[in-house]
Amino acid sequence: MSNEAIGAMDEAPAEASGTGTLGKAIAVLEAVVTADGPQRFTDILARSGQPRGTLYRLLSHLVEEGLLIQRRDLSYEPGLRLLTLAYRSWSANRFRDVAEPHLRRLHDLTGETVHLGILRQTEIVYVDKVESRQTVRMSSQIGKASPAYCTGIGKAALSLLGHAELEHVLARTEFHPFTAHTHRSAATLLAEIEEIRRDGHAFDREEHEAEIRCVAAPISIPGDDIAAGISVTGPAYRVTMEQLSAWAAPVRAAAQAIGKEAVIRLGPGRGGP
Amino acid sequence: MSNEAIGAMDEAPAEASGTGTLGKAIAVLEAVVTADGPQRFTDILARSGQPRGTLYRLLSHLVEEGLLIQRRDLSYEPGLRLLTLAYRSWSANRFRDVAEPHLRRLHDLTGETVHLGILRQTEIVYVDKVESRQTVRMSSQIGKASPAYCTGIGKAALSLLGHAELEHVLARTEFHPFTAHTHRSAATLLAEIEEIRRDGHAFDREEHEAEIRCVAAPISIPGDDIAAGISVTGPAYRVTMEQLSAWAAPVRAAAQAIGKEAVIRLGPGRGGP
DNA sequence: GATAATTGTTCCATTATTTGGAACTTGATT
DNA sequence: AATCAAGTTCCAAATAATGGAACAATTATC
Repeated sequence: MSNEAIGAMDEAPAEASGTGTLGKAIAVLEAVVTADGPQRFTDILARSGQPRGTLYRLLSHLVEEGLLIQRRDLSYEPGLRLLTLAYRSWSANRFRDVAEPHLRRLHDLTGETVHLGILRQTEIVYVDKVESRQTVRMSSQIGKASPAYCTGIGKAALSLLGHAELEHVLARTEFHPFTAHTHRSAATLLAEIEEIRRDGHAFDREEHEAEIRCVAAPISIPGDDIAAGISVTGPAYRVTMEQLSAWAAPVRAAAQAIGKEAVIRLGPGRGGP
Repeated sequence: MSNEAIGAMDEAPAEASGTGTLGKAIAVLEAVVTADGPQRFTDILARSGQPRGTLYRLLSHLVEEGLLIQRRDLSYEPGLRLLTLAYRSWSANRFRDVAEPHLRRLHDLTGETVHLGILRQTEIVYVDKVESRQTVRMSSQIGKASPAYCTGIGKAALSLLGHAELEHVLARTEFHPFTAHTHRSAATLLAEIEEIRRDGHAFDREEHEAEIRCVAAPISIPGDDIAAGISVTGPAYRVTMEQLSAWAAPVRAAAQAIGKEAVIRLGPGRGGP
């Protein structure tokens, strides 16, 4: 009850530190993980703003837990434990499991890259991907987070939100102009979201990355309050807007199918009112 | 200094709790992540052995940090933050980066699956994989950990360790008989490790999984104290021991090349003594 | 080669957080 | 209604985290 109320606070003091010790530890972990190379103590000191003594203990604990590794030259790198935890949580993700055959089918139909993404706060996190003949890797983007307001899946997922939730997300969104076509403000985005609600699908017209277009559809799971979506993405030179429009119907169909199966397999979470 | 000394304690009281608050939080996280489905409060209570009040706060914090998600029916699932953290740490892994083209080349040569693994404690963690025509996924095993003593890469990596380190690892190893060919004790394993040191490569003769064989070579990075290896793996019906022996040379060569490049690119970690 | 500057590590009294038992809701079951 | 189980809240005591400052160990500078 007290946690939910945070959103109602008139002005949070710079995102609040959050969860005491754990929050700080994860913040430090993230600081190291998001950095380019190995980070020396002083680098992290600057990034994290923690006092020396505190940071030192925090890092020691993270190393002890295997979340970080300390090299011989004393610099810190991400540890392998993170990979192991992620592997388990990914391969056990029931939602991804349900969606996968549908993604594959869409890929067979279109020949282009197909994504599954889930909304987290103001971002879309890519959870699965099916791609053309390309060597198997953790795949370019699984786990990657992109802003919701300028991606196909993101806008599709936003269209599922209720008025209050949507407002809350938009209030926290920073409209960064990635390309010439990126939404500059909530106003135009809201108008497009209306369209998306009507059509049942969303386009990304080179809004996040130049020369990249996609068509996406929202996946709604009645009873569960997850907001997700799937998309078919391709380079502008190969994928015209006409082509994308033609794919909209199968994408919508796949999204609906996933939603339906998910309800059955995941079970509605102690249903509605 | 005090941490290093832990290994010297005559008998650790069941692995010790470790790093205070953080350790407990991660333990709870792991309990949820390694479970099959969503876990209810009571399930986790039993698994973790924490008192109710403590566990409740721990879970709240993990949810607040995005490491867990609480569903409508109050059960807990792994959150997306873990995936994002892992994505960043994987894609930024400089070692993997160096190794990748070599893995690919080995795959082209053999047509079989190629793995890159790193030793962590008594286990091998798979960090990259190149596989035959198969749809792109996080790939069956990236992040997976297998016992070192019964896998090709594992034994190869163990052969790099000094006497004391090796003893320490073996003391912590539990010899589980996965197949008819699995090592039953440290004695036979040590003998094989001698051979591996002499030959420069290791075989897995269906020791971990029946019908699966591989040939592996250790990657040593002078100056850095990482123990890793690569392997070529295939089903027994297709890959004979003769075939594996023929691949041993190129596997060794690739491993050496990776080691050399790694020294250059990663920089030796503040050299030797 | 001596001195200064930087970086990493340790210490410890103060402070804030965690702890964990028990009481309390809430919702289902008999 | 009464019983049972699951989840949540409370609070004094115990513990762990805090962070400033002193201390090493390196590396840079003169």
